[in-house]
Amino acid sequence: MARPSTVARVHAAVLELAMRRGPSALTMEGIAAEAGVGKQTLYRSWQSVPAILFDALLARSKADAAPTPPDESLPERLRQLLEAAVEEMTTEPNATLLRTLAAAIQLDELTAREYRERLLKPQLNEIHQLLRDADVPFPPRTTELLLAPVFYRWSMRLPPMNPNELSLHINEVLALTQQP
Amino acid sequence: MARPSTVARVHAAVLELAMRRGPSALTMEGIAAEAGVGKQTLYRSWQSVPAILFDALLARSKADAAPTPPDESLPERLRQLLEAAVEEMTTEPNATLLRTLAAAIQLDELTAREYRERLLKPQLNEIHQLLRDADVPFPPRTTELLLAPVFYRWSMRLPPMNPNELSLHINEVLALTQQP
DNA sequence: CCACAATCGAGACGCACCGTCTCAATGTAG
DNA sequence: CTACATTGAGACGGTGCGTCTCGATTGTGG
Repeated sequence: MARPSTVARVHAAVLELAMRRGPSALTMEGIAAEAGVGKQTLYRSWQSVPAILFDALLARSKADAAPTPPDESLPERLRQLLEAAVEEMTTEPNATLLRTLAAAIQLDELTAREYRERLLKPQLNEIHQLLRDADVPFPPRTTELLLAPVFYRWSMRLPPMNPNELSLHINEVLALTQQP
Repeated sequence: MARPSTVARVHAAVLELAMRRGPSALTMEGIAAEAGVGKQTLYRSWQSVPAILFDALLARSKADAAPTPPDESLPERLRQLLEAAVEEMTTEPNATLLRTLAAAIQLDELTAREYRERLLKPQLNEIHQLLRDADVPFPPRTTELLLAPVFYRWSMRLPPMNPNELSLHINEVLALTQQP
């Protein structure tokens, strides 16, 4: 619908604004000005700021190719995955985009649905895939139990888990697998 | 600082607007108009919308006296506590106030701090107290592990845990207590 | 190579809310 | 009763919203 160069400039503008001027700069007017694009062009391709942010984040995550994990133990692979997630949530410009989206999903159910489908579900699937690859039985809530405390801390702006805490957490949750 | 009747009218206005018109009606202008109060009076006592919402929520929670829990088992007491928390997070007008605050803490660290101190910490303390009363040893992360998935689901607007899921969840987390 | 239609950047428009301010009316205290 | 502080009301300039109208820039078919 929009020219490829327009999409690229809009994505770049969003990252630039997030990095340099924070969440309050992520407005339709601000993005249009930074990208050198008319507001109408923006509205033609996206119906809101969150819609732009989803696209910018996903384009960015596709650009960074996922480094193929070496064959470590399951807990270690999970630790690397969750640590990467923490890194992504706390490093600019991603952090500002994700905070802005997290705010938006509290105020709008449709944005929440899009968040779950496009950002949360792939994250959960990665964890789920690791568990299935490891050929150990696990209860259905394991994936949620692994991710929820990480997300909880980020959401409350508490200090994130460090590698040691992550290892401990993962081992605790995996221990539930062998419970009666 | 403000007249008691003014505070009461502001709190009532906030609840009324949350119930009838949703999060987007919770503006300084809207609250002032609904309460029949000048904007300057509002700014004299609170420096932002979130500040008003904290006060309104806490005034409300003090009004509803906590029903003294009967002496049930620990898991059952925890279940009642978490179920009450879910109820409070999903029932209007509290739900709209809490969503508005959850959005604000993503965009402002100071609001996040106030949220942790005035709403989150008391919640965690209640759980912690129940655990200490029960004279069973528990690792330091138990409280967080109990609450995080509940909060995670609410935050992502996923279906909340029902009483059965809550019981299962609590038993799983408590089982970690007896682990090596 | 050109003419035509679609798309574009730019920004004006009316609206809502922001935070600050003035002011007459209301309330309080001496 | 008077003198003073606080109040409700709303005007003010600023900013972003979403819609709209423009010429100017595209890229396409003849």
